[in-house]
Amino acid sequence: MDPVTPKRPYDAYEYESSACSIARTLEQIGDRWALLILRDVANGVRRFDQLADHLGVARNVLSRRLAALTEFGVVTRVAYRDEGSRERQEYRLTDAGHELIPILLAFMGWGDRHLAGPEGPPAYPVHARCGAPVRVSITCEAGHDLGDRPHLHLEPGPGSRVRAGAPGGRA
Amino acid sequence: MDPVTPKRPYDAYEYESSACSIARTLEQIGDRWALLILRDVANGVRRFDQLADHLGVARNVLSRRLAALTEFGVVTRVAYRDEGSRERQEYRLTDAGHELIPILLAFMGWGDRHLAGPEGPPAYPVHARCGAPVRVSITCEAGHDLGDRPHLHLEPGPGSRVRAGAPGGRA
DNA sequence: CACCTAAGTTTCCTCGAGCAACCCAGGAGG
DNA sequence: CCTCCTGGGTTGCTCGAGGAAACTTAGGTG
Repeated sequence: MDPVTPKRPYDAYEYESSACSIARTLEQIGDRWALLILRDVANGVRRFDQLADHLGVARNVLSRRLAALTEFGVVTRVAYRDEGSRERQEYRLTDAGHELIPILLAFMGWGDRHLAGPEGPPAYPVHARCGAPVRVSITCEAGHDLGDRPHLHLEPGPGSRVRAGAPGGRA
Repeated sequence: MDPVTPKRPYDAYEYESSACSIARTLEQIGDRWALLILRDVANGVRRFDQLADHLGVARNVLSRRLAALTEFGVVTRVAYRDEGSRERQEYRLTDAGHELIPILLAFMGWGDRHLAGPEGPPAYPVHARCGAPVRVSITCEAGHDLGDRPHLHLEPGPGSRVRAGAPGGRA
């Protein structure tokens, strides 16, 4: 970098967007429809027409998104056959897709707390096995629950490309 | 539901998109840049030019998003003054914005597990107080940890508008 | 007094999302 | 056999969001 003009006046750790797991994940499922599609698929809405109908999304957009989600390995096409019909495909979450559920729950939790009307949240998730309500929590390995507004630091990991002058950076 | 033409062959609960906390939250922070802006603001990148530079986002888009995020109450403008400069504004998370951090962590966790290169994750979050690594967990009120691929059901909440054959079908 | 900088705002252009209308494969059914 | 129907898409058009860069504003500095 040019030593004369320090274009980056702040000395925080600076992770490249491309080297950020949030940015990478958003590239795959960060568009307007992907998470809603995944919500529906997770919720048992698995067929093309059902999804198009329920989401109100244009069919070509849905088609593209499903193809992309399939390519990324978060959903997969499964053949089914209704009696008296030919074989068709439906969409299901893969294991990797199932691991996106915490993201959906985090969104749902925030919306429930900040955007629900006076009647309360529109739905709440429960543990499939025991039926008890479920929530997202942030915990550290020392066993602390960090609550709803966790205070964190970000440490550079092995895959980081830090570009800062001082190791230690901002506090 | 019309008995002759069951247009909706699946009998899962069907929540209106508009009555879904995920959809509502996505309307506020679900665009391509909002979460990355929030990530940076949470990480100490608070000034307009820093954000524009770091994110590589067009300045007009950044301006609009920051205005929207401010209006939604997840960030707030705070005056600051560098010596020898006039007073300027920077952006910080509000309490509601702070509560979005679990969403960011959920994204980060998934990206770390599924999109990190061979070197490993680019960064990892630690508890600001004790320094121990932090993770998102899904737990139910009965005390079970549901793990990375939680199995859930969705129960209609007080604010739901269920549209099934049951009472109060959708309008 | 000319120039610098942070923080936007305006202008113009491009590109992709959204929509609607069309296509296609294969049973049903007459 | 020929036609219809239905799920699952693909094709062409439009308009608004995103991007690049120039312009603006307001105070500080040599």
